Parts: sequence; C-alpha cells; structure tokens
Amino acid sequence: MSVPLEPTDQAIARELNANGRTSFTDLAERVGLSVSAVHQRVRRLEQRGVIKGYTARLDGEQIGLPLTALISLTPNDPAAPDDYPQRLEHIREIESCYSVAGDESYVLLVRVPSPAGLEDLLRRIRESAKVSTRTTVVLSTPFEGRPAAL
Amino acid sequence: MSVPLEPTDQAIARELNANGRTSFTDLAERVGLSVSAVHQRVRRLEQRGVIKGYTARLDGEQIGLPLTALISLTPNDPAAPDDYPQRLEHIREIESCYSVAGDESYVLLVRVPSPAGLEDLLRRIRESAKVSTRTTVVLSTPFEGRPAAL
DNA sequence: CTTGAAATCACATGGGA
DNA sequence: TCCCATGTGATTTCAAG
Repeated sequence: MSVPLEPTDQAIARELNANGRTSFTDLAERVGLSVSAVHQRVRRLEQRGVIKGYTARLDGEQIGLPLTALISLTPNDPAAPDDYPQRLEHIREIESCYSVAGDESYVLLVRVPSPAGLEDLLRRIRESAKVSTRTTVVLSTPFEGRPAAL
Repeated sequence: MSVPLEPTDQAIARELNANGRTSFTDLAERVGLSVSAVHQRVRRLEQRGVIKGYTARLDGEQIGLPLTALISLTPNDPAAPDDYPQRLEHIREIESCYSVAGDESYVLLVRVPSPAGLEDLLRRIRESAKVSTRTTVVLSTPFEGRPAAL
C-alpha cells in the first residue's frame, strides 16, 4: 500500500504543495531535471493520486463565508449502517469530513456566511444523516493549510 | 471590513478554488472577459489577499504522512499571555491552527508518519506552548478540502 | 477594459543511455 | 524505463490606448 516516494518525486510534490502554480520550467530547475522529465513525473504523480488536485486558498472573510466551525457527529441510531459521508456529501458547506476515534464518530469542517447560516446547516446535517451534533465555533484562524512537512 | 466580492471576481475565485491551475485563457472564456482583464483581476485578488495562495493537495498516505489527528489545547496557566500560535508556528507537522470557542482554546490539525511521530509531536507541542492536549485520531478521511460553497 | 506584441511556457515526439 | 532535445502552438505578461 503505497511505495515510499522517490526523492525527486518528493521534491516535486513538496514544491507544488507549497506553490501550486509553479511552472514546469521552475520545477525543472529546482529538482535538476529537464522540463520534459519533470512534466512526465508530474503527470504520473497526478495519475497515481499522489497529487489529488490543485486549489487556490481563499480568504473566508472576503468571499462571504466568514464563519468557520467544527461539528462533531454522533449517530442517533448506533445500529444504523454507517453511510454518513454519503449522506453529507451533497452539503456544499462541508469542506472536510473526518471519521474519528473518540466519543463522536465524525468531525466536519464547515464554512457559512452567518450564525443563521450555521443554524440552517446544522438542521440539514441532522436531517440528512440522522445524527446529533456538537458544534465548536472557530473564533479566528492563526494559520491554515500550511505546506506538508515533507 | 471586506467589501462583498464582485460577481466576476467571485466567479474567478470559485474557478481557481476548484482548479488552482486553470489557465488565464480558460478563466477568460468562463467569465467572458479578455485574457488580460482576467489576468489583472487575478493579480488584484492575490494582492488583496482574497486568494491567499495556490497548493497541490497531496495524498497523506502516499507521501509518508498517513496519520492525521485533531489536537485540542488547554493552557496550563490560564493567566499566561495568549501567544500560542506563535509558539507553535515552527512545528511543521501542524497544518492548521484554529482558535475556538468551547472548553478548549485551540484545535490543531496535524499530520505525522506514525504513532511514534504523534507521540513525539505531542511532547513538542506541550513543551513549546505550555498546554495540555487532547488528541482525536482520524481513522479515515471520506473527503477533505472540497471547493468553497460560493 | 481592450488590443497587440514579445517573452515564456506546455506538451508531444523522437531518440539515446 | 528514465531521461533529454527540439519544435510548435498556446499562454503569460506588459505596455499603450
């Protein structure tokens, strides 16, 4: 299950993780290979799923989603089949969904425009997944989405 | 604090959030502007901090960081000045740091190679920030880093 | 915002260690 | 298999209106 990444591929992955728009030309210089060699490696990393995608990180405040929260889920019926992620997938306010070890079963990271938006979101989560929720409101985000510690 | 984003800028931000390597040419087609107009807008969004950066999303399993955890922090000395984020910034395993409302003060999202790596990380967090920790291990990640609900 | 032109880049192909 | 060199068309970027 997953060969440890070769040093060159690791360097490429690290660079693209830190700057997702680095050109192949720059990458080639940094890892000491020709542009075409790097090009091939990046495509392979994408195919293998080492690179899952590219995204611009946006400032929640400025895009109208200033309220972030962590929501922990507990199933209402512990005997029900565990298809919670599927039941929640359609809710676009949910950015991430983690299955966790602990008192609760899942933790969601969500972004909403306002307290009213959060209230409505919680209602939809409870209805869609038949869970009870415990919400931790994020007051501020000192940092987020930093480069991986490769 | 933060003028609501103009529709065209919002469309650009949404597209780059969903695909961080979309070319200016593609962006221009999608939003119905010339390439250089889009170019200027993207630069402005970057300057304003609406776009905070670009990153490749990597598969933790394949890059040697298969273990994810959420760590909640409680200050040892509640009277101490609150400079925890600064004290933790140097620890590269910490991907995100949220100041939260609730029993605890902060929640960290971390990635490590192994349980031993987690143990060592917890020790460093406690020492650096003078906090006690409560750790929630992530068992699996049904989804993560989905595009913002713009 | 647009046009337009120069510099740079992406990417496919073919060939060599 | 992995790498490199080269060519062509696409893209980025800047200056000017």
